[in-house]
Amino acid sequence: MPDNLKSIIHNLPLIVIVGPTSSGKTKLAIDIAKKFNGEIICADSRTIYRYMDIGTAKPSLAERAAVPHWGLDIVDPVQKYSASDFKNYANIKIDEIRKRGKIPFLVGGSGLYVDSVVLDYQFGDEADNELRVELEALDIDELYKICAVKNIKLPENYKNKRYVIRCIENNGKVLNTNRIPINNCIVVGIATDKDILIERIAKRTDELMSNGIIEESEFLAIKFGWNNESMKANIYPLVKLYLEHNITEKELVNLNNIADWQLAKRQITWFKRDKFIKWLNREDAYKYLCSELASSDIT
RNA sequence: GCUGGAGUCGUGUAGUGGCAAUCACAGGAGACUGUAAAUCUCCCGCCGUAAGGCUCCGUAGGUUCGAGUCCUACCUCCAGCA
Repeated sequence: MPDNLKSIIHNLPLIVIVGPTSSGKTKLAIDIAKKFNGEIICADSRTIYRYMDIGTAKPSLAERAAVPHWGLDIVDPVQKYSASDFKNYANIKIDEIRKRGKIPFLVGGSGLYVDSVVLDYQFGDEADNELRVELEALDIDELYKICAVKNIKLPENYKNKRYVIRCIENNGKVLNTNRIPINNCIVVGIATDKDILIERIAKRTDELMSNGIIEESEFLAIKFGWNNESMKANIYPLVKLYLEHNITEKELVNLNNIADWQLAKRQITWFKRDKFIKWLNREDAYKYLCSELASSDIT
């Protein structure tokens, strides 16, 4: 590869689009990626699962035909997948896309996944499954004792058992937690008014229902069971309650709307601390990205 | 209309003579580098940054040193009977 081509490829920016659920990330990304010859990597901890198409509101086949999508259907719902796995995967895809001379788009609402790439997280030690099972059986005071004995500093979230366990797994290793984004990336957040977002969430729940979320859940339950991590999130546990006649269809819809709004709030809280995100409404985000890409002289 | 039961935070509840507001949900703020659509923390009657202050158990009386709790009447709701 000639040097000038190498440098052009190296200069292809990474476009990052974040925002809460239902804010319209996918549509915006597809619109821009189509226009500027991009490919999309979904930074979404749920759409990585095969067969969970309706419940995770995965991009449709038509959307995937319009622009290549990565990060979908990577593992079965029973398989483990970590933020570290995602970071490695996404970086490989970013390189591949650039080598094709195309622009990589990192799009999603899983803050940890996005930041693992954008902030180049250096993860600690991988979890040891057997040790984790042992630690999970202990109560939190016993975990504190282990930390004391091993001289492990408790995390800021010391009341959260999962984080204390992670500290022990990590042997108290202090991680470099800089908050400086990697070079050559443009990070846009889609800002949406609360009322509008709540409305769109409700609309999307209705779509899940009419798209056959009940049938999809039944299929997943038969194939993988209800008792795995991926089936304990999303609308799926609510569908389980509905199928067991503990809630009505109306309650299912209402509870899912509430859960999605709570998720959106957590996502917004997460992204708030990333000061490098440029928050714009959908129209302005579109204009901004178009002008950035047009001026970067890559087409 | 009669008989019974019930009325406590935005909602559902706990409290059955001794500082009302327990628990849960909803709501708000936040944390979170290998589970992250996960998990966790704090706030949550009103005023106040806080210390603290003020209010408050359907309404009005009564009994009592003391009433959300007991009594009377009324109002509302829910059952049952007409």
